[in-house]
Amino acid sequence: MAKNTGIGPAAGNGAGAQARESLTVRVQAGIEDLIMTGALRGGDRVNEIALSERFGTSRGPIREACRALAQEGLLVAVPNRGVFVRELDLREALEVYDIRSALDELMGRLIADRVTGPQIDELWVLIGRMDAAAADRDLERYYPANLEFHDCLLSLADNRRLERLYRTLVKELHLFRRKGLLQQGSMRISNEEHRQIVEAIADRDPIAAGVSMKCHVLAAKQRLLAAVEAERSAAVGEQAPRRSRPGRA
Amino acid sequence: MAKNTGIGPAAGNGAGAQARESLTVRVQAGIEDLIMTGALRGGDRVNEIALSERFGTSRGPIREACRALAQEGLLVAVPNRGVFVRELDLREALEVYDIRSALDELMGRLIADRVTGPQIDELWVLIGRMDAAAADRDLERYYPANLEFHDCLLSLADNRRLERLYRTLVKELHLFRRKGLLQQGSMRISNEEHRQIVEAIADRDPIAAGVSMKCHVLAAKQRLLAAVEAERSAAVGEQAPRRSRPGRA
DNA sequence: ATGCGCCGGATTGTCGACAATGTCGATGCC
DNA sequence: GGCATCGACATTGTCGACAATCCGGCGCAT
Repeated sequence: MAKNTGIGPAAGNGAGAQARESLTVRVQAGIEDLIMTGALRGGDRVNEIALSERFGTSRGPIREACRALAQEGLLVAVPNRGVFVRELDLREALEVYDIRSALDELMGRLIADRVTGPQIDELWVLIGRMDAAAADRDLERYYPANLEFHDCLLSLADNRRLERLYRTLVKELHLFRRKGLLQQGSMRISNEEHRQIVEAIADRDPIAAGVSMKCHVLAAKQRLLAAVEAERSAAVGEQAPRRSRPGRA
Repeated sequence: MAKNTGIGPAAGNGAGAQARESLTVRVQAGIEDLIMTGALRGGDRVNEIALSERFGTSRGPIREACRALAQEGLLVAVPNRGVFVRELDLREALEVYDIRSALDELMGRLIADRVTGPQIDELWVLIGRMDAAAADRDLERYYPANLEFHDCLLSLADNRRLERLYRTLVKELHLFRRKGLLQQGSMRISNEEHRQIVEAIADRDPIAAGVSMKCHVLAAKQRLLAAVEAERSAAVGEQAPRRSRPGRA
C-alpha cells in the first residue's frame, strides 16, 4: 500500500506549497482534509501509528496536530483511549446554527457599516453566478459560488476574530452525522435570501442586513430540522426502526 | 534547582485534583493559569525547556499543550522561533467585544425563552450580592460575584457550544495589554445593567433580554475605549511620549 | 568606522524507544 | 451454558537524544 500518500518532507504538494512549514501544521491540515472529505467520519477512531505512516512522519507531530484539532473541536481525546473524530448530534448542530445566526447578524451589521461601492458590485456578481447555477440546477457549480459568497461577506466584515470563529463553526458542522441533510435546502430559496442580504447591504442598512443574515442562517436551521423530521417519519413509516448492529461507539 | 514545583505526577495539587489525567491537559491548564494570573504576559516567549522543568515533565507534553493553546488563541506559534503569549492589541480586543455582544444577545434570548422561576430567584440573589459589594466599593467581592453571575447566565442559556465559546473569548481578553483598563468600569453602572438584564429575563421577554445583554457588553466596550482614550490623552499631555527601551517585541 | 560574513550557543523540530494502560480473546469455574 | 478471571496484544503516554534552524557576537575587508 501507499507508503507515502503525497505529503512527504520533500513532496511538492499541490495545495499550499509552503515547504518551510512545520510538519505539525501540515499534518493538522491533512487530518482536517481527511475529515472534510469524509475519509474520516464522525466517531471514527484516530490511530496515531496509522496516521504517522500515512503522513510519513513520527508520532510526535501527529499527536501535536491532534491536540490542536481537539482544542478546535474536530476531535475528542479520551484519556488512554485515543482520539476520535467528534460526532455532532442534532442538538449540537442546532446549537452551532444558533451561534452562527448571532454571528451572522453581527456580520451583516458590520458589513453594512463599512461596505464600499465596488464591494457591493462584487457581491452582485456572485449572486448572479449563483443564480445561473441555480437556474441550471447545477449544485456542483452552486456550492462553491455559495462558499465564495460567504467568504466574501466574511472578509467584508473586517473582523479577523469573527472570521476565524466562523470558519471553525462551519468546519464543525461537517461533523454532523448526516451532513447530506445540511445542503438539502433548495438553491433558489437560499439565493433569494442572499439577494435580500445584498440589497440590505447595498442600502447600507445595518439593521436590515443583520436581520436578513440572521434569518438566512435560521432558515437553514429550519431546513435542517425539517429534513431530519422528514427522514425520521419516513423511517418510522417504513416497517420497523431496525437496530443495525449492536456495534460499539 | 527546583526539580518539582508542585505539579508532579503524584502531587495532590489544590486546583482540580484529578490524578488520572494526562500530563498534557495538566500542563495546558497550568500554562493557562500562568497566563491568567499574569505570570506570563502578552508577548512573552514560552521556553519549552523552562516549562518542562517548571512542570517536571519532558518537552513532549509541553509542546502538545502549547499546540492546543495556540489553537485556542492564547499562544502564537512562530516556526523555528517558538511560541509566544499572544498579545491583543486594541483593535483585536474591540473585535472580541463585538463578537461577545452578538453572543450575549443570543444568550439573553435563549435564557428568556427557557428560564424557570427558581433560576430567576438565583439571579436576583447574585444581583443582591453584587449590589452589596458595590455599596462597599469592594472590588474584591464584586469581581467574583460578577463572574458567578455571568457563569449563571451561561449555564441558563443551555447551549454547551456557546458556553465553551464564551469562556474562550473571556480568556482571550486577558491577553489585552493593559487589562487593568477592562474592569475599570464603575460597579454601580455595571450592576444597573445587570438589573435590567434580570428584569427582562424575569419578564420572559427574549428581545429585551437580548438587547440588554448586548448593550451590557457594548457598554463595557465603550468604557474600555474611553479608558484607553483617556490614558492616551494623559500620556500626550505629560511631556513627551518617551520611548522606553529599544527592546524587542 | 562601518558593513559583511562566519562561527558558537541556544532552542526548536523530529524521531525512536520504553513504560503504562486498556482491550480482546481464551480459559476455567459456577 | 453463562460469567468471571487471566493473559497476550495493541495502543497510548512519556521520555531522552539527535539534527535543523535561528540569534548573537566576533573578526575582517572595504
